[in-house]
Amino acid sequence: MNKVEFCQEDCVNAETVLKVRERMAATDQLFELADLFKALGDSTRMRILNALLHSELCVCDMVDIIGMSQSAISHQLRVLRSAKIVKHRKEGKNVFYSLDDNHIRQLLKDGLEHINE
Amino acid sequence: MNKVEFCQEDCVNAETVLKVRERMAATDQLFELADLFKALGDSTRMRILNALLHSELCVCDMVDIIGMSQSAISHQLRVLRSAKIVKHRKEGKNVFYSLDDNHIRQLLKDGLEHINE
DNA sequence: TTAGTATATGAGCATGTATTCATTTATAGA
DNA sequence: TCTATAAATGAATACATGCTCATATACTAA
Repeated sequence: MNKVEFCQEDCVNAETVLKVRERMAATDQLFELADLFKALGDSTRMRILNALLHSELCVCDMVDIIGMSQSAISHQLRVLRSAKIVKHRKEGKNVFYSLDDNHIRQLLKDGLEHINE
Repeated sequence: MNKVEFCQEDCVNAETVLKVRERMAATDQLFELADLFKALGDSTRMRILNALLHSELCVCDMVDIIGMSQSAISHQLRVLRSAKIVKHRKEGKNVFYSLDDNHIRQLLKDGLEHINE
């Protein structure tokens, strides 16, 4: 579990480890980053985002496009909202969703580039 | 669950829905993309990746840096490997890991930009 | 070959998550 | 005000995931 069991002196590269330790981002920021990717890491949410890439949509539109229950879509939209991946505006009975900012577009684009190579 | 229960004609914007449907990416590609983000969406793996951002590292180094069991690290490295996020090379008894390509760096960078605004 | 070390892996368990179902809230129109 | 509709939400459940523990594998050196 630690150095007593594993990673004797001859294994760990002390110098490299020290250097990396110094340069590591703040832990809470890494947790936040993981949470962002976690919110992107579900196929239903990914399909929702892919739809929103092309147009602002109300919940009903998404139910139609994705082909899942209104409840399921709403639950997933809540995840996307609390991760600040989408924003929403109300118009009468409808709620329209759209991507929060261009970083999201960029993330999806980079992701696609990665898997297509 | 579907149009019978929700989303009457006066709700769904048929034209928009049609347009979005046409432009949607292939479903299997969206599943792949979700899997990529899922692999990035864990704080242990994120800390591993953040460490690898600065240097190639062997498993022992990571155990030391992250402060988790060798088994836990190995299990997470397997996830990162099968998502093609990291690559590895063997050198004697050690296995050295590094980021697979620059898209990964870009993804982490974009993610950080998004949460820091 | 034997012992020791670095890494990987399978089983088990506890926790997290996605969906469904039932219900509630907010809004619009009659 | 009453009814209908769009969306949100809580509870329940089935499934996925991360960790630990024990063990296996791969390699090195004696």
